[in-house]
Order: sequence, then C-alpha cells, then structure tokens
Amino acid sequence: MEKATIKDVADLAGVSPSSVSRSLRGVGGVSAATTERIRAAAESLGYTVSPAAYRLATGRTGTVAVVMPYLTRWFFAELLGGAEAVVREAGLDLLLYHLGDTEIRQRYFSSGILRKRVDGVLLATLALSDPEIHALRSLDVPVCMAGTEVDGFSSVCIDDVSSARRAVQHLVNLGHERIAIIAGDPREPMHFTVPPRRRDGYLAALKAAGLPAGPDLEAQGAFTVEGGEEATVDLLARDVLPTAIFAECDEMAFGALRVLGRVGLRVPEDMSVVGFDNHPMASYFGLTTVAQDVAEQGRMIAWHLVRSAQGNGAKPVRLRAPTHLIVRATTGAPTRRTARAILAGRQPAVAGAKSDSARRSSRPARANGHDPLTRPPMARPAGNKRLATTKEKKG
Amino acid sequence: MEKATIKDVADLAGVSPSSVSRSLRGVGGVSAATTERIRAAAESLGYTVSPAAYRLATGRTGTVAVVMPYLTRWFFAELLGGAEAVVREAGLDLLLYHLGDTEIRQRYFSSGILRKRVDGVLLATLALSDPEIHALRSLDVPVCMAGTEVDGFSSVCIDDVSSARRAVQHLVNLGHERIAIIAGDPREPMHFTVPPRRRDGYLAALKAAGLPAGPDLEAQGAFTVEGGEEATVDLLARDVLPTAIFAECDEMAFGALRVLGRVGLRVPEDMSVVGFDNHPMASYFGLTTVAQDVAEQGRMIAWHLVRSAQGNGAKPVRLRAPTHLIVRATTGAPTRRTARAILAGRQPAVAGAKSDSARRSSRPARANGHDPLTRPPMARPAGNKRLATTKEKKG
DNA sequence: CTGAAAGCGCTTACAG
DNA sequence: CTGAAAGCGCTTACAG
Repeated sequence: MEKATIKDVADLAGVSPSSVSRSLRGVGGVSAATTERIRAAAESLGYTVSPAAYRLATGRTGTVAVVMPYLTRWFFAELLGGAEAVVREAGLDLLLYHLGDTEIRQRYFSSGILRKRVDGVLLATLALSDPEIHALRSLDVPVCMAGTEVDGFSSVCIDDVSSARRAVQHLVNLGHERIAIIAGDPREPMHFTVPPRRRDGYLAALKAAGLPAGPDLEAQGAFTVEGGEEATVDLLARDVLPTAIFAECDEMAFGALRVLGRVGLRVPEDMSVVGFDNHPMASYFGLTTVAQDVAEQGRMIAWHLVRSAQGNGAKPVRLRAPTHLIVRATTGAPTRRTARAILAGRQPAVAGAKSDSARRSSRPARANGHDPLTRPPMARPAGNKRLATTKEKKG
Repeated sequence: MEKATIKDVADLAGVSPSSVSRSLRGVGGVSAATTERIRAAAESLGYTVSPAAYRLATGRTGTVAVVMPYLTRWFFAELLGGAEAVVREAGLDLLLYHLGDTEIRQRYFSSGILRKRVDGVLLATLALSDPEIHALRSLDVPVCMAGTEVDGFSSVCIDDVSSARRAVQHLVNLGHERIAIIAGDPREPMHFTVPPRRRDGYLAALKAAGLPAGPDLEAQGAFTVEGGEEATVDLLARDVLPTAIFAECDEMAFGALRVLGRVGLRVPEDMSVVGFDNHPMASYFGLTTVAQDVAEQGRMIAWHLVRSAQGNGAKPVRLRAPTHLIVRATTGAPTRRTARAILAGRQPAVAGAKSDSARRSSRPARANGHDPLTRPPMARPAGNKRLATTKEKKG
C-alpha cells in the first residue's frame, strides 16, 4: 500500500481535506455523520498523518531530545528507560543523543539544530559550562535536567548531600571513628556534579560527630569497579587504616569488597563498607547502600518535560526524589582488632597487596562480605531472607 | 535570535532561495563567489535547514528508528551505544523505541507510523512473529536486525551455537563428564532467540564427546542473576550432581557463583562455571566466559543501516561478529571428590540450601571462585595479572 | 550559473 | 458544519 495522504481520505469520504484534518484532530466543528465517514475512510486507507507536513504546518515537532553522557552506565540506562516510557505514552518521539565530550556537546546545543528539531530537551547529569547553558537557553524550548540543578530549568534530583550524610551517620552510629571515603575523581572529564555533593554529605556527618576527616581518609575511585579497587588498595597502604569505607557509588563499593576479600579482611568484621545507589548487583553482594529509584526520576522529569513541551504550565520546577538507606550485610560495629593488626599478622605487608606476590600468598581469599553469618547486632540486613531471590522491596 | 529561513539567507546574500539550497547542499552548479557569499550569510544568520521542510520536500526523513526490547540490560545498552555513535556520525537522527510486549510492538510496526517517520529501522534481538515480519516488510524501508536473522533483512549475529559449543568443549577438555546447563526460560515473553541456540551448542559439544545430556542436567535461569541462583539451587538438589555448569549468560553465572559460595562449594575445585558474554563484571568474578563485542556489533549493523537508508547498495547482508573464549579462574579439572560427597560432608542436606537455615550454618561462605590461588594446570586465567585493574585485552 | 514556479502534505484562519 | 485558500520552509525539475 502506498502512503495515503489527507487528500486520499478526503476524496474517499467525499469531503474536503480541511474537514478530514479537523475531524481527525478532534478539534470539533464536524458533524457526527461526517466524522464517522472520515474515520472509516482513514482506517480503510491505513492513513497516518505525515509528521513532516504536520510539523511544517504547525511549527511543533512532537519530539523531545534526551541527551546523555553515557548510555551503558546503570544510572543513565535506568533514567532513559523511565523517560522513554513517559515520552512514548504521551505520543511524542524521542530523539536520543549521546553527547560525550564538552566540545561536541556545545556544538550541538549552539548549532540551533535542536531548536528546529525538538519541542523540549532532557539532559542527564552534566555539569554545564556557562556557554553551554547560554546555548541551551537560546534554544528557546523547555529544558529539563536530571541530577543537576540550573537556574531557569526544571530538574529532578535526589538530595545527595543528606543521603550521603545519612549513610555515613549509619557508620558513625555503629561506632566507627575512622571512616574513609572513596570519592569520584574531581577531574572527571564529564564534570559530574554528583561526587562533590556526596562528599559534602560525608564531611558533614564526620564533622557533626567530631570525627577526623582529611586527605588521609580519601581516595579517588572514578565511579567504576576498577577505580574502587585501586582506591581501596590505596587506602590500605595508608599509615593509619580506617575501620569503614563509604563509597560514593556502588560500583566502587564492589571494587572495595573485592580487594578486601583478596587481602583477607572480613566484611564487616574487619571493615565495613557502604555504597550508594542500590545498583542491581548491590543485593547480590549484601551491600549496605543508599537506594534511589532512577527510573522513577526519569518518569518524573519526562512527565514534566512533556507538559512543558506541549506548552502547559511551563514554570520551572525542582523535583526531589526520595532515597532510603538499605542496611544489608556489609556494615557492622568495628571490632577491637584493627585492620592494621589483622593485615600485619596475615600479610607480608599491606603494600604487598599491590604486587603479584600477594596473590600467591597461601591464604585463600575470603568471602566478599556478602552473607556473613556472624553479624553484629546493629546491622539489620533488609532483604536477603531467601537464598534463591534477593529482590528488595521498596520503601 | 529568531529562526532564520532560507529566504532570509537568500535576501542577505542577494540571491534566490534556489541558489542557497543548491550551494548549501553542495550539489554544484553554483559559482564559487556566490557560494561564499551564501555561506557567509548563512553563518551570520545562524541558519539551519528546517528538518520538517526538508523532509516534506524530499520525502526523506534523515532518521532511523532503533527498537529495543530492553534499555537497561547490558547487551542492549551496549548495542544502542554502538549504533548511536554511527548514526550520529552519519548525521542522521536516532528515534528510540522501547517496545516491550508483542502487542505494542505489532501495533507500532503495522500502524505505518514508522513508515512516514524513518528511513530505516534497527531491531534488537527479538524473535518476530509472522505478522510482525509482514508488517515490517510493508514498512517499505530497510530493516536491520541485531541478534536475529530473518530472510530479506540484514543482520549481525555472533555464532551462538559454535561459541557455546566451544565453551562447553573447554569443560570437556578439562575432563568434565557431567556438565549442566543453566538455560534461558523458553517461555520468555520476549521470545528471545538466543537461548535455544546456545543450548544447541551445549548439546552439540556433549554429543560429540559422547557425554550424557538431558533434563537432569538442565535448569531454567531467565537470563538474570536471580534466575541463575534459583537454577543453581535447583541443580544442587538433583540426584546426581554435575561437576561443571555452563550458564547461557554471565548474569546467570554470577548467580551460580553466589549459590556455590554459600553452600560451601569451591570454584573451580568442586565445581567449574562457564558464562557467556563477557559482561563487564565477568572479570571481577574471574569468570571464564565467551567474549563478544556488542558495541562493535551495534556499529557494524548501524553502519549498514545508514548505507541502506541512504539508498546505497541495499542488498541484505548477514554479518558475523567474532567471539572468543576467555579462560579465567572459574574453570578447572574436576577433582576426584564429587560435589555430592563434599556437600554431604559439610551441609545438613543440599535441599537445605533452599531454606533459611542454611544461612545460619556455622560455616562461613567461601570465596566466589575469583582469584583461586590454587589452580589446576589446565585453567589458564587470562588477565587478572594485577590486583588493581582487571581489564582484559582483546583477542 | 541562476531564478521562478510548482509541489511536498498538512493546518488554520477566513468565509460562507 | 463545511470548503477554498494561504502558508509552513524547503527542493527540484524547468527555463533561461
């Protein structure tokens, strides 16, 4: 079947294209009888409005752009999934842009290419430069952000500061006094805005508790598993060891668990670990973490974007998504034995963890802290009740 | 700045819109002098061609659709990432559709809504029903598939059968004689095509080696970590236990490792495990697996789609992406002690693994098989040479 | 090499 | 309630 046009439908129904357009759009002013005839004609012809013609005539594109710095990372994939559902439900098209480096990004924003192409833009967690923000503003379409707040744009965020603070407070409450952080690399090319906020929460909790903070207790982890491993190796080579580690994201916590297992430190007996995000693998590891529903955030902001793109109530809003601490099995009260003493008694040297020789030690690696069967009283694992399934319930 | 039109540019350059169009499109027939004047005018006005007008005039949309059954699963996110890069590089727009259930999907395909909207469609691993295939064909635009082969459409696939066979052959070569499989659920709503092919490879290897196969050695895992856990619990409750497990995907292998660790079976001494995909976490677990480069597959097929969508050499092709076995630390020769004997000596009963009581056993969980320090001679771990980073080199 | 004109398929005041 | 007409911003034969 060839592509039917509005004229074909009009001819078949014996009316003018105007009437077809009116009736199909449901703007009223068409008698019930003609409406029905038109509907039947359109259906029999398999008629669909040409998006190009519609857009040209109305100036509205029926399209939103979703701009992502990463497509494969958990957070962004979840966000995209949530947003897509809402956008499609609204009958709009979703144009996907993976905008890696700043240069590409700015070229895109300022080229105006988006302006004629979309009715709205959804940007995921990017710290934007001033020229970029300016370019976005002059796009002259509603812009929404996820994970970042910018004046004049709507956004959805979690409260990274207070959430991180709560996670660290959990460690404080367990009795930890030397709490290290595995932080995101501040020189991250993507200008991630999240890491510094989570670090602020960490620092706030320490300060409130009168606990020490500083470079001795910080390591960089790049927000990846490997980065978490490197950071942990780094931490374990410090003069004084922590009794607990707060990782700014779960992936880094996974890396920490691996290294701790390798060097023979038990989790949580010898070292507590807290992550952030409740990554799908977190329950696998029994990781204590801060949970956020990222897909829901995608839905929230996409819903707002759709409304704005359709011209309704375009006042910028700042949406807050909730988080909650999930205590599983990687956190517990510190034991009297320090990690240093344990390592000293078992390993040639902590520094040895960096070399191949550590791996040839005769000690078998320990479990990575999941499902520790002896658990200190204060650690209340949520979930993990059954062996076969480990899905957490919300809330 | 208001949106400049071609007329604005023409006026500023003192020429006709025709010339502006010709010169900007680079179709020739415009003097160098005018071309330059036009270019300058366009630039000073920040002119961009209106996609809607262009599409209406030419009938070409400059857009491709990418249709995905999942957005957040590793495989699909990787594929999307690879495809996006190529599509954007080609200057085309990427319309994203997350089409969950069959009903929604078919409605979309047959509505013709895509026909007027895109110049090409890329479908990710979906087993399509005949009506769906018919609807796709009548779309009248090139359709490319990733992970599935359909007559008349271009596609990119790995050889699931021979890759799975090779993985299982690796187990056979190590001396395993009872090799179980954790397979994808055949009633999967998405009509996944991959699981049966990987199972075929598994069966072929067993048959060639004259080893037993059958229901006793099969369990369903749903292609998720939790599914892998359940399947492993199931396998461990069988009358006769395997000495090795082939999981059709890495996520299920992760689940297997977790359960094995919990019940006290060492990997690979007591049980070997092979996965499939080389998921980013595979190296973390030291998992022996079949590696495929999914992003590359996305690039390959997207490149072909772009060419087809632009009308060049539209003959359907069947692209094959390579795979390679990565032997890490979860596979080794079977020991004389059977898993059954080990379990019998250590646990109240295998069935106990299903109940909470197993978790309260006084035995600590074992390491999940990564970095086993005693390793049988035939297992040659690739990578894992250094502690801090575990990235594999290709090839 | 350049321009006038038609046409792509719609929507939307404007008349009736 | 209905239709004729203009217009959205381009491209592309068709003349010159």
